[in-house]
Amino acid sequence: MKLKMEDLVNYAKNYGFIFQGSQIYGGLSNTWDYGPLGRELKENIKKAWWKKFITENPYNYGIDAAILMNPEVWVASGHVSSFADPLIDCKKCKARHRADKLIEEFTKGEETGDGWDNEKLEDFIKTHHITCPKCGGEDFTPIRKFNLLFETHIGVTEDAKSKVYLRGETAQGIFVNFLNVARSMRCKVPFGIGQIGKSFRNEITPGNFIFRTREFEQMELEFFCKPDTDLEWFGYYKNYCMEFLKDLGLKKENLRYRDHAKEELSFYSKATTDIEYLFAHGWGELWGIADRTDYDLSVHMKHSKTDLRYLDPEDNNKYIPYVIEPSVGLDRLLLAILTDALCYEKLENDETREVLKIHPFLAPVKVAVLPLVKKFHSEKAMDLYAQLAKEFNVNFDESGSIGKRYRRNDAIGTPFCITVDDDTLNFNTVTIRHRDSMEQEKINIKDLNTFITNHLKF
RNA sequence: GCAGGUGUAGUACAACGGUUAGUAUGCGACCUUGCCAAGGUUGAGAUGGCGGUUCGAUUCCGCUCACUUGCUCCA
Repeated sequence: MKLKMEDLVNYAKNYGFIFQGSQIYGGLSNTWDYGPLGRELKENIKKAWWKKFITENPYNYGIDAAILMNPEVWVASGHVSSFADPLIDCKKCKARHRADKLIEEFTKGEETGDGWDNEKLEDFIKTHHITCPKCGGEDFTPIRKFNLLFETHIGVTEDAKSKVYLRGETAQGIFVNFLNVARSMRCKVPFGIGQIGKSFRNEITPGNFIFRTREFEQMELEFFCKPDTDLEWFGYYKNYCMEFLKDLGLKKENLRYRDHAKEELSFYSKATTDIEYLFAHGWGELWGIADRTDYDLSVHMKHSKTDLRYLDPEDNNKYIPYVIEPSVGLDRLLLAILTDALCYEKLENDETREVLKIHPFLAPVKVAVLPLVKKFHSEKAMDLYAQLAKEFNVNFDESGSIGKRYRRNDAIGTPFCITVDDDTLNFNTVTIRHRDSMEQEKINIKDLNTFITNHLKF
């Protein structure tokens, strides 16, 4: 059975993963809040990424840069001009087009409209009688620019001088700290700088639950290498990212690579490959791996008038390193993980079991402590809860039948359920029940922490 | 932003221009049971918001908010 997005939204809401933002005020378009389990899951995904890309990797360092940056950063990076797409609407059929794309199509690529101002774009469309590709109409609205960067103001008075942007990507916080990190950590190329953090974009069309939102969290690595080695590292990270996704437990049939065609490459990129995932709404980009060349460091070097070249100690050559950027949306990854793990399993007695078959490392709750009979075993179970809660996120549940409590924990992906029964009181053993196989085994309480720890490894 | 569709308990569905808006499931309490969503008693819980028509609106109309499907954009 194919999982529908609707089911996923309900599931996420019911079990406390994700709620609609500002709900009691009627909501706010495309904002989502993470509930208790959602926060845990998100945190665990971050931990996994950080481990794989920063701590475990001998080349890479982590930072945490500010969301507010000097506006010049965004001028230099090209976001202020390039993210302001010149959009026009056909008055007849209401279709929206990009003015520069219309010109490019009309002239079959001879004119791209690059760098033209609005007036020139409009003039060209008018004088060449370019028609709406959808309905053939010739009557367009004036060009309106959509700046994808959010603006805000520093200081209590709103004036143009204090205008700043919320960052549109975490990458720039890394580029502007390139020298700081390289010097303080005594980095030798190749090396990478990664960070996890919120970014903001005024997307024209957000949607598909948390797939595309205006406020989102990125996990980005900028990997600096020698100019002629970029393709090698590009390939390396393509594999590295895919491997990571499979380690997280995503099914390989739901993952694929997609190379960007030359026409769709971003202004900064020489090559880009997406890792796509088969979401409930169809294939969608999960991870973008881009060869950003020396674009970013070059423009920052020029705009900031700071020498960002690297002095290679081997041959005393100075050069601007090339950058490979694997960038993944955390919210998207979380959505992929939920989509992949949530299943409805047919049991022998013809009932269905709702199970979140998630990697134990990611599971929001690691273990549930369940007294078999409330009035006999609750006290002992509370002691056990206290013991385990020092190390793990533990769920204590004494309401309903034991089977029901197993199912509740299956639904949120708890890998282990521990039942306290008479044997616990007499022999200090508990029954440990596995989520996926539903099998049980007896284990002594003193071995419990080690047992669980061993099964949570990533 | 444009064009369509949809808004009833946590969830899934019902009903109606007119008494107290039903049902299932979920949730809480109690009783009973004791290893895979058992049973009983009982409790709480909804017409997205604002306005209009009307004696009376959850139902009809307008606006708005949200969700959703397409289009342009993107991690």
